[in-house]
This record gives sequence, structure tokens and C-alpha cells, in this order.
Amino acid sequence: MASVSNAAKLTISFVSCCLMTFLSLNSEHLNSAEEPTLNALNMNALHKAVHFPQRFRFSSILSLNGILNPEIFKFNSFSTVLTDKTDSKPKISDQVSVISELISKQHWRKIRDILKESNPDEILQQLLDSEADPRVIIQYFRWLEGALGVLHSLDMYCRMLHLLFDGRVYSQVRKLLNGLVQNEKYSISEIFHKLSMSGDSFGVNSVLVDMLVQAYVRNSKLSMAVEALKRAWDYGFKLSVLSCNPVLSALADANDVKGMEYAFKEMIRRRIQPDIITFNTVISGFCKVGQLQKAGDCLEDIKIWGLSPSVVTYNALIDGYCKKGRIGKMNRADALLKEMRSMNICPNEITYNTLINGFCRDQNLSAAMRIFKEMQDKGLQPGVITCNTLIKGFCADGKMGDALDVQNVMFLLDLKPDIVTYNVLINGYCKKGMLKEARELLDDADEKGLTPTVITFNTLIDGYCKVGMMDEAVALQKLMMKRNVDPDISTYNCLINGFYRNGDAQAADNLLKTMKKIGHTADIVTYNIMVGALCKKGKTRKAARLLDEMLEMGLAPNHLMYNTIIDGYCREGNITAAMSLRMQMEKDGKRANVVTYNVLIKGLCIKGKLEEANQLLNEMLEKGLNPNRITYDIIKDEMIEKGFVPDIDGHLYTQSAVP
DNA sequence: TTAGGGTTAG
Repeated sequence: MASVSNAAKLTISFVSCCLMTFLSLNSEHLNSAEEPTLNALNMNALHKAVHFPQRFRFSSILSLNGILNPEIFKFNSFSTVLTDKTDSKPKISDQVSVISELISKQHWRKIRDILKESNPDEILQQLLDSEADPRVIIQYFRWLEGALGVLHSLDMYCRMLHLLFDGRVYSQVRKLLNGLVQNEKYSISEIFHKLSMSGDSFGVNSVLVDMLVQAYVRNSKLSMAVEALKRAWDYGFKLSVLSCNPVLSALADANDVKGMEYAFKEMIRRRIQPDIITFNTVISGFCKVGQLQKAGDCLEDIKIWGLSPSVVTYNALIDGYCKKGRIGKMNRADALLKEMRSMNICPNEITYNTLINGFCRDQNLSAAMRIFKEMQDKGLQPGVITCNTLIKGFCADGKMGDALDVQNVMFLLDLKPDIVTYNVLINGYCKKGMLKEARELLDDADEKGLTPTVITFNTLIDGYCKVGMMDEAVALQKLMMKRNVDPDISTYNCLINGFYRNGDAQAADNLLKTMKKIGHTADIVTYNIMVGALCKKGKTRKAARLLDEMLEMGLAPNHLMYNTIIDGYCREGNITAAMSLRMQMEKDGKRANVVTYNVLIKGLCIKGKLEEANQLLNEMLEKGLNPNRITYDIIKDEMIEKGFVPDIDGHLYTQSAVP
């Protein structure tokens, strides 16, 4: 290998240093969606230059000023400033020249005529070997696929990918990769094998694999993305944070926290430097499933990795505590707000909205209002989302007057209520049974030029169903269809439940049939409604059979469903069946929760089996489950009556020595 | 590529 002069080495190292500084300083300015491989590409170009300096000359643009000019960087990847001197491809042949011209002019009929005499694939080969513009070749490539139904070989795909990549036509690289992953014709090992056999070995393939992983994520092929991530290393491809982050994010969205953890560890093991987005993604993933301890550990890890937490980091953590925290969760959320301030990380509107939402969910409206005021004191203007959150808080508390006051504040703040504002208010009135007021709001939204959504209609339909106004509910369903708002599965669920609740099982069953006929699939809520209705009628065994039907449909029964059926068995006095279903639910990976224990304890108490009820109470404590008021209300009187006394904490019941 | 608000089972 040719050696590199010291001067060149120094230049490159200096430029590399500037480049890294630039990238870290300007990462916000770079549109990575448009240029996801920029960092990697630049490093590859550098890498290439270091090893083959004789093939490159440094353009005069490669000055400190040039490197530090974001405008230049936006439009020129680093490799742009390195000009390949030795690339001497064969001259374009006459036929190829004619074809290129025809493609450029989109004269496909003439091309068809030519193809009567020639092989389309051979022409593609010639085009790929020529100096024709990759933008032109890709048109022919696609036309062959679309118009002639040609299934390109993986070899052709790879050549096309390299050509487009070399021509820096990245948008087309992405499109081609989308096609490649969508048709699923080639496995990951086939693609990796072919890529490793073709192109150069200086990182372009790694960047292509990076883009391939992103294509898998973009096209919702998550398991393929993970497989690619796992196997890339075996083929010598070095992935970047730009492909790892989307995989982590998709795994977190899918609630696959184990997969996310694995991918993160794999990333570290492969020495792929995580960035703050990596940590924010992982933290948000942990928070989503309530693993707050691990999320907190990640906050510490950020510092270990020499990174600084951002406002997004704290927003994710605060949201995690607000939504998944236990006792004292809002104190912890408040403490995080103080902590971020002490670190000079400025809370933004999202931070305050998150906290307001947390306090509202906690029914602590005064604290929510305190935050609302505080954000304004700090110079942050509340937005529509802030107000909607507060309105929802007041509505949930049944305080419609306060909710309307917030709506008035919106006018003062020059904020226009949106359809969500109306949905929240309509829901508030519906929950209070004030259907007239709710309906008037729908008309008001219309007058204000806001388009009611499927949620607007569902809210109101459910309101009517809950007060037994089924005719009005059905009329509203017709109205929504007339206004081109398609009823969704929730619309049907509200109506079906309404019919069952109002004792019209026939109408509910008919609607179920109609719903299925027009292509809506029952979801977990539909099944819960059906199960609830059957259990109420004393047909628990029939309800239990729906569990199998669900599994066949690929739906996993949830706690509510198991608990409803267990409760049904208990009410029927069939404790054996209830206990056996409880075993089944645990086998299905659903741990019995407080409600499960409550219904079982209640069933045992009704049967007079207080010893066994007490054993279950013990068991739930041993498993770290906190009995709630309902638990004690169920057993208290009967236990005491039968000579059991609560222990000093009022928890366990023990046989009293005193009769 | 990361963070916040609206409907249905209970």
C-alpha cells in the first residue's frame, strides 16, 4: 500500500478534527433525513484518501473556511471535494447513447421497438457499464420492472445501488432500497453476501447497509431490521448510529423493550458510539413500559459517555413518572424539573404540558394550575395543547365551569380552540349525562369551521349509548357516514355495548354481523364487551370459549378479559373453573393482578371459604401486590365475623384467640 | 432518528 506523506496525514487529521467539531456544533442544522449517511460518507472519503492519496487531489475548496461553511456542507458531502482522477470507464457506445437519450425524453414506445431486437437485460448491463447518468439508468431500471414486469437479479440491484450511490443520488438509493425490502424477494444473507462481493471495501457497503436497515424500519419490517443489525458485523459492515437509532425507536414504539435493550447492548458491543438521540430513545422506551429505574440509570449513563442530557431527555423522564410512576410520582416529576433547571437545561412548552397532564391525571388541578401559571411567569406562552390538557383535567373532575373558563382564557391568549378542544368538552358533558350541551358543541364546532373527526362522533355516540338514547346514537352514526367520516371499530364498540347494556342483545348481535360483513375486525375491546355481556347473563362458559376464538384471530386476551371471566365463574359459584382459568392466564404470561385476587377472594368469601380467601390475601402480599380498599372491603366484615382479626397494619388476617 | 393533548371494554 502506498504510504501517505506526513503533510497529507497532518492535513487530513486537521481536517478530520475540524469536520468532527463542525458536525458536533452543527448537527442541528444538518438535515439528516435528506442526508442520513453524511457522517459516514465523509469519514469514508477521508479513509479512502488516507489509503490511496495518489488517486486523489484535494480541491481548493478544502479549506478551513469551506469546511466550516454549513452551506457548502449542506450541498457537498466531503467526498464532493475529492475528485477521483483514475476512474476511466469505457466510452459510451452509440446504442447506449441512443437509449439514454430516449429514456431522458421518456420515449418508451421507441424503446419497446428497440427491445424487439435486443435483450432488455443486456441493455441494462451496457447502461450500467457506461458513463450514462445514474438518474437516467434508474428510470430504465424501474420501467423494466413496472412496464415489462422484469424481476431484476440481486446482482443488478447491487450494481444499481452502487452506481446511484457513487452518483450521490441518495433519494433514489432510498427508493431502490424501499423496493428491495418491500418485495422481500431476497433474504438478508443473500443481500449481505452479494454486497460484500461487489463494490469497494472502503465503507460504501457499510453505508448502503446502514441505509438498508433504515429502509427495513421505514417499511415496518422491524424483525428484518433487527436481523440486519445483528448480522451486519459478520459480513464486516460497520453500521452507524444513524441506522441504530431508528431501530431502537421502532422497537420502543412496538413496546419491545427487551429487543430494544438487546439492540442497544449490541450497538455498544460493536463500538458504535451512541448519541443523545440514542439515549433519549432508550429512556423513552423504558418509560413507556414503566421501567423507570432503568430509564433513570440511562440518565447517569449519558454522563459516563461524555454526553449531556437534553430537554428531550428530561421531558421523556418526566412523562414516564407522570404516566407510570407510583406513590410520590409527581414529586419525582417536580424534582426532575428542578434538576433540569439546575443543569441549565431550559424547560420548554412540552415540559410544562407534560407536567400539567400529569397533575391533571392525578386529579390535582391546583398543582396543574400552578404549573400553568409558572410557565407564563417564565415567559412561555401556553399553547392549544396546554389548554386542552387543562380543560380535560377539569372535565375529568366534572368541573365544566372551570373547563369553560380555560376555554375563555384561550380567547384572551389569542389561541383558537381546535377540534380536540371540542372533543374534550363534548366528552366532559357526555360523562355528566348532559347530552344536549354536548350536541350543541358539535353544532358549534361546525359553525366555527372545524371538521368533526371520528373521535368527535364516537364520543357523542358513546354519550347517547350510556344514557340509553340508542335512536339518537344510531342517527349520529348515519350522520357521520353522510358527512364522509367513516365509523371505525370504536364506533361499533360503543354501539354494540350500548345495545347490550340496554338489553337489546339482538340488535348488538346484528350490528356485530354487519360490522364483520363490511370488513371491520373485532378488536380486544369488542371481545371484552361480548365477554362482559355473556358473563352478566350467566353464560360464563360461552364467554370462556371466546378466548380461543381470540387467540385464533391473533389477539391476546388482556387482564380485563381474564378477570371478567374469572369473576363470572365466581359469581356462578364455580371456584374450580375460576382457579383453573387463573392458572391459564399465568401460563399465557399474564400475572394475576389485584383485580384477579379481589374477584377470587370475593368468590371464596361468598362460598364461606375464609381460610382460602385469607391464603390468597397472603399470597398477593408475598408477590408484592398491594391489596386495595376493595380487597379489604370484601373480606373485612366476614373475616371479623368469623373470628379473624387484622394484624397491626390492618393487612393480614389471623385467627383470633378471642372468639 | 428523541419529548406533550382528544373516543370505545372496566
